[in-house]
Amino acid sequence: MSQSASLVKRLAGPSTGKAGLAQDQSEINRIIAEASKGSKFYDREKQKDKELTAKIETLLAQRDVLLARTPDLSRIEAKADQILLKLKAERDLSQTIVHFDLDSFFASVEVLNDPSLAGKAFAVGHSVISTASYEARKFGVRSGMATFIAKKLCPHLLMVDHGLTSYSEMSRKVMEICKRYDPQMCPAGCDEGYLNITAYCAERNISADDAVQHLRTAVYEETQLTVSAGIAPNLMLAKICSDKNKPNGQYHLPFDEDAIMEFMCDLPIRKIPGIGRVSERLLESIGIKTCGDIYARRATLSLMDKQFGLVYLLHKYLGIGSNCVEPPQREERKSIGAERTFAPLSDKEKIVEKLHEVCAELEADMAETQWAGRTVTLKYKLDTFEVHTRAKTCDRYLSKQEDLFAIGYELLLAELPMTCRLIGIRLTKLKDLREPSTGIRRFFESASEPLSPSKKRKIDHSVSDDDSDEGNFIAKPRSKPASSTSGSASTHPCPVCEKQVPIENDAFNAHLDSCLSRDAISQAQSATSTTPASPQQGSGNLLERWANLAPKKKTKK
DNA sequence: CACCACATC
DNA sequence: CCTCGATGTGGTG
Repeated sequence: MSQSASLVKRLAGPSTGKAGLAQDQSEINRIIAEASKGSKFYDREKQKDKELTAKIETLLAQRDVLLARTPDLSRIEAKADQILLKLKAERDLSQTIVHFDLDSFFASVEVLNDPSLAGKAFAVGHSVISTASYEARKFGVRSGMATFIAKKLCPHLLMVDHGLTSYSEMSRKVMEICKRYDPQMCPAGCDEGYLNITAYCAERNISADDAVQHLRTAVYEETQLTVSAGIAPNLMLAKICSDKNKPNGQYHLPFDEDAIMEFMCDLPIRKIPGIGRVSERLLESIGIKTCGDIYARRATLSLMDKQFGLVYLLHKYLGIGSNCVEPPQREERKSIGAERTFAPLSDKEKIVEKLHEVCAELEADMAETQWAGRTVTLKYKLDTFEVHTRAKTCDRYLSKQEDLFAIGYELLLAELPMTCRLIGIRLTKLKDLREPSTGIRRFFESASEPLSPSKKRKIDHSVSDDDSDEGNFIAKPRSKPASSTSGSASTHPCPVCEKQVPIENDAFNAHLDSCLSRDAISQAQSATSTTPASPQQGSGNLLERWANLAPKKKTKK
């Protein structure tokens, strides 16, 4: 049974769709599958693939039933068309949005630190690759890939540890430069962000292309880093566009409905932020591979709105999305956690010790960020790579290591014996110790902010008033960034995690070190360990989810 | 509320 | 040490 094509693809990793390496992608996939075989990781992936395949069968069976009982498809399509008309009416081409993205950020910084790396196939990371140089990418090496697999693809691959270098410093510099083009700049991780350059261009009477070219030149001259950028009427499109001419290039999507429709038409749905591997397969199962297929299959999607989210997808098909760029607002953190991966352990004492470490880490983090929480969630990953979570909610807010450990231990005991490779503790239902009175604080916040003057539109995926029968809805978009301001007078946002950190040098530097030390495995981002911070993505942007959504709407009438 | 799946950098 | 870590959203029961 040959491992299904889907499994091979899954093993190839999440960031496979990149252009550039095309040709021997199948050979690369073969090597990856070959190297993975027999490992527990592989077994787990195989199982997940199987589960998904089963889910798809169910889905198709449902679809068939629905189609069979729906004699008049044209009527369903007409309804979808009506929604499309309504959505088109909300298209807003008035704002010029830019998404900028540093090219292989970590790797580029490493080259600056060690010029001898220039032109070589190397990757930043430990057991997992954070970022691969473009030379390494030619061999199929990608971020998120296990190092031993990468070595199979590229035997002479050089591994560079990240850490000593200051990614945050470079990130901060770049962000500062970008802010010149839009003070409301919204960072989305340490190597990318969004800008609304409408005003910038208008005031100087220059084209968006020139402004972005100017920005990219400034970044290069001041940091020696190259950036790619996308220019489009909304965040979603801008993000997709920044990838178009990726290393060191920019792409400007014409601000014209027809051009946008043409652009979307053949765009693989996987390119849409929010559509990952699983969603891609589910959609593919009903014949949707490109955004244009969304239209072709609108009847099916309409019938299976709950499973797919019709309106959400129609927005994508139309290339419509939020065009609102705002800096991260108040801290709206939902959870704080810490976790650690280690060689599989079966010994209770050893596992408990790990739990202890993680609790200590979390306590330090919470103290630093001034949070407390009521729900403790224990997370563990078995040596089979299966992940489980167990949670318990308390009456009072916790933040002390002893308390965290006590609850975590209780939750853990119920699971033993087991052999695990990761233990994590997370707190949710948070309370901000810094701002005791949320109500008051929000009051001041809103009072001091001029209610956004130029309000751009944040797309609401729900079809507003719907008319007819069951309205279909999609998940709601949300946008909220996080973190950031709020600090007391003597704090400053950390350039990496954006958390407020006491400004005194020692504390600030210590925080930076800890913040950078962990880092990133994946690409860059995140704040790390102990410090949490900005949810990047999830935040400021669009990320809407469609998975299953849909509340049923109602309201009507 | 507990748990899970998915997504992103 | 060995296929990450941190965080968010939303669905399900």
